[in-house]
Amino acid sequence: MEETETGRRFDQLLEKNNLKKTQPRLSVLKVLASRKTATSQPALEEILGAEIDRVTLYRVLRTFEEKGIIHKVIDLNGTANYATCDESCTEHAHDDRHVHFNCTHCLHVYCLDSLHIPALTMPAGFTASQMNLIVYGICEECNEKER
Amino acid sequence: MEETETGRRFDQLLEKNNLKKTQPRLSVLKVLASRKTATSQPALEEILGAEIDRVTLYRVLRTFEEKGIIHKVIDLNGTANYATCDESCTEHAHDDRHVHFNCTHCLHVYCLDSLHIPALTMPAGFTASQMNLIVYGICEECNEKER
DNA sequence: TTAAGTGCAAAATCTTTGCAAATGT
DNA sequence: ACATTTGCAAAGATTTTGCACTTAA
Repeated sequence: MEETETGRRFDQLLEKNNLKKTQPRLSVLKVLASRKTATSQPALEEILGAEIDRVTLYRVLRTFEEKGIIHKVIDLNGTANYATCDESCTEHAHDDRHVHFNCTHCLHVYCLDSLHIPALTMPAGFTASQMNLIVYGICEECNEKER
Repeated sequence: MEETETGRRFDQLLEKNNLKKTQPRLSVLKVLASRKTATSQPALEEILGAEIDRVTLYRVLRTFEEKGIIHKVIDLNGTANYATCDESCTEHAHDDRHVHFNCTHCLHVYCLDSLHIPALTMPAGFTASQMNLIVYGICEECNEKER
């Protein structure tokens, strides 16, 4: 097993959540951590190829999401995209105040961690517990190419 | 064909979009307009029952969405929920500045037309064209019942 | 009359479930 | 050793496609 910095970080992450360090789980973590945009299940499947069974991938993603290791962003087409969570995410307080950006050109989903969702006043009777703001538009890379 | 106020409104809506006034389309419009929360495809299927074929329902929803007659809100489970758009929605400028509320108890999706999405400054290079803010929590009705 | 729209059957996708074999601790 | 996790096969669910029939204009 590799002894890299990130390798050890993944081990700790799994350990902390009472999950065994298995090859499929480490592969998924590696891919997600290496990408700056959220990744869809189909894309993960393509990247990981034969390395991991499709059913296992579904299960790994579900487990990770339940544990708060990753979070899901729904894109334009209703497809789930996954990204690793920052430290503040746990099983119970999750994914709060996140802003996401979905490029309508390359379809990538970015986590804009620097942007917070502004406070909102709910109509009488409604209690907010969580919110998700997704912005659609053209991302940096696609804007570059256009120039 | 009925001569009600809303009936005539639906006729105009379809006419304006070069769509024929067919029974399935009118049924879908009637259901969506009569509900104060956005409605999922499965729910529509159940409500409309044998009145309309499942495949036709898929096609009607797609057509309506393309024309800007309805818009789609993705809920907690990634399921699409549909609601009629207000007048400002057209095929090209669509669904802007809408706030949606998804009750985690009854799962209903509300369009909070009175709430606007606050302005946001995008990171350099990113161009926003549209945004969608979805708030999760407990809705008015469910809060009432709890008391 | 005729282009648009529907309904059925069937294909293609996507997701979950059951269970025996493999794996991490 | 033993509970967890995987991989395969197969079931279930969801969505799309093809095509002949029907309907609104």
